[in-house]
Amino acid sequence: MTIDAAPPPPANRAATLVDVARLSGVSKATASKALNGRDDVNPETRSRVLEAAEALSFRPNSVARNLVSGRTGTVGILTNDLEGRFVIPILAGAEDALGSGQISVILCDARGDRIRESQHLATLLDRRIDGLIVVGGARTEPRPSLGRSLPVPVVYAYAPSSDPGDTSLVTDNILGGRMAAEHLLDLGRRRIAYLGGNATFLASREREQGARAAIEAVDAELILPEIAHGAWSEPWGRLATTRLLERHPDLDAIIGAQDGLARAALDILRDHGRAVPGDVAVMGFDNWEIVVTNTRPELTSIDLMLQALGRRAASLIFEALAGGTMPPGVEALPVELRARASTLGNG
Amino acid sequence: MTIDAAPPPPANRAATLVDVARLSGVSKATASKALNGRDDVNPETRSRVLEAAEALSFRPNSVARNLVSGRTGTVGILTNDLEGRFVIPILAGAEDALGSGQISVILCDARGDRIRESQHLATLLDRRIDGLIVVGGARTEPRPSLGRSLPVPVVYAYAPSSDPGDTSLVTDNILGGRMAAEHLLDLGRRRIAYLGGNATFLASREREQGARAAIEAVDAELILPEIAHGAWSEPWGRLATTRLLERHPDLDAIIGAQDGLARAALDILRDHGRAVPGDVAVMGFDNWEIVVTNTRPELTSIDLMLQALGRRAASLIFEALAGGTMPPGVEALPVELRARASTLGNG
DNA sequence: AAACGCGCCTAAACCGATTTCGAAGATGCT
DNA sequence: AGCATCTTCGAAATCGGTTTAGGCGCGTTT
Repeated sequence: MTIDAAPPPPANRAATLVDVARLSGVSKATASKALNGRDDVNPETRSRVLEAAEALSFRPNSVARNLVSGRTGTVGILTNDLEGRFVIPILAGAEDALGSGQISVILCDARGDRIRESQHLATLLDRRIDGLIVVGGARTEPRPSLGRSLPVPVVYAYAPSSDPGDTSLVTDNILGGRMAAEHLLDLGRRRIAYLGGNATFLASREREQGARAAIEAVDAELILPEIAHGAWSEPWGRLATTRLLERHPDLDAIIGAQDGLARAALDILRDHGRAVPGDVAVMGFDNWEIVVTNTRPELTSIDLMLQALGRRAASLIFEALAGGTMPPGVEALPVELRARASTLGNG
Repeated sequence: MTIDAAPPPPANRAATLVDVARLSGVSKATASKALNGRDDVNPETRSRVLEAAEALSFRPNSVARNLVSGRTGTVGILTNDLEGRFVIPILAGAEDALGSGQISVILCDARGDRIRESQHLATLLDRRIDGLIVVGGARTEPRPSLGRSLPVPVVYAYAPSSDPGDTSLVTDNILGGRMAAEHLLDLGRRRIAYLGGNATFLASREREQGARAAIEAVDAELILPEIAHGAWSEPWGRLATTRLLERHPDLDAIIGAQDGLARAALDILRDHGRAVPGDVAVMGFDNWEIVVTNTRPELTSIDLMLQALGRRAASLIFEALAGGTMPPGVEALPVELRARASTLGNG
């Protein structure tokens, strides 16, 4: 308390911990402890420090904090999904599981380029992310593993890793196929067509497999279009539906492997004057808002619950960070059916 | 070179700069300079250091590097666009302008919640991001400014800031409206309807304004539906189109304020047996891949060039970081017309 | 009275890099 | 030889926090 040099105001740069310490007349260490709620600091001192911090509108530099803690409070998301159709809901789920704002997400889009992918991976690791979520693109087939020796917990989401030692999270497409078929069977449909799109897509084959199991279990009929290899596009869906109606005029339900295909089927049925769901019930997969609410009638669909998938991915990483271990293997998450007028009618 | 304690191998933790220095027999300082290509280090020494770094597979900890440099090499993106329809292309554009991998993007979704937005902003600033891009949601009306005193350069993208002192980037919707109308006028159309969706959306009003200017300039007719306030939804688009056809059976073109509305118009025209583009030419806005390539016929649309917008946003931040200054005000970026069969036909 | 415990605080080490500044040695020049 | 210059390297400071080890004052115990 002698005649001391007046503490210079922080000028334009942001206030730092020593500014707070100086203003409240304590040491850096005490200021730090006061701000972090440690218990070996006098309540009166603490409030002086808090006031000073408030006055200087002090915000701790998390870069510095991260350096000593060894944690950065960031999770990387590495994806190839340029359209963002899958990655966005997964991101949203991860974000709220990570406690909004506590942990941040660094999003990297490799755009299907292996080189760019490994570059992104390298910089993510250099940034010392605490965990990594690898989100598959359009396809759900297993993707090459990033390797087992990564220094952070990794979750593969949507498309699993090819290495069974990694932790992968996928949607249960077989279950989805079964649920779709059972829904239609429950409604009394017996001749159900599966509009598969592109059979080279694992997701499409699995959904078919699930549907087939349910249909054959009750001796109903599964109808497939002759045109096996199509695109995931509506033009193909329209063509295939037209052919289906020619060869199987008595079919009473259509499952589109994806909402767009179901929409294509709806369009063709309308052209042919077939009532939906009166003559033919129709449903799709993905429960893509922009499609299902805009069709005539609104489309029943299987929701992939991607947000839940993102949440699960985040909490797996969370547990690993808390000292737990990552369960190896592929975990298939349940999907849910959203029934709308295209199968239920206006009842 | 005396009998020295053997340098302990890095065990399981990641190799650090001192490990490299020790292995190559130099000081931390020299190792750092060698790795960073500074010129006051002997070539022979440098290669010894590089070998050591290679052997230990050393990667510099960028958290530590950031602490001293004061830069983190990260840019925040703050958005309310839950669907990701706008933010994803903007993100993609920003990413490649930022030099793939050199600068990373932290994506935060506030989901329309002001509280969550300011939380996210606070943690982004605590993380010492180098710049911030604020991406507007569905609406393009000016949004509240984050304030002028932010310690980092900020760009508002898609929806501008309400403060003219901020830097905003928007798509030129008036130009878009004019281009759409001129395209149709060039094709000989004279009675052009504008299917505006929801007139409370600035984007819709601006597109209408641009179209009106072009149409009135040549004394052609702009037709508007009676139902002024609709949703941005296809069901509304179908209803409005039906009414339009009743009152204006002679219209020869329809501009949908958005691709979905144009699609709705196509559906109704087909129901009524009107040929597209023979009787009526149709076009939309957004050039949304998933819509425009799936309609019958494929849809002409105005591309908002959001990726270019993202690139521009990133390079503005880049320049500001390099010592430049942010140009205040709103910059409207040009859009582009993608002509397809719904106006051109199969010619 | 010596020993001990406790509450509160600080100096200093630390995280892992970069950067400054000066020293040592080699070389060039007069 | 004497001096300046250049090259090459390292000790130490720095970034902004957290954590540890210990010190001091004071009350309590035996």
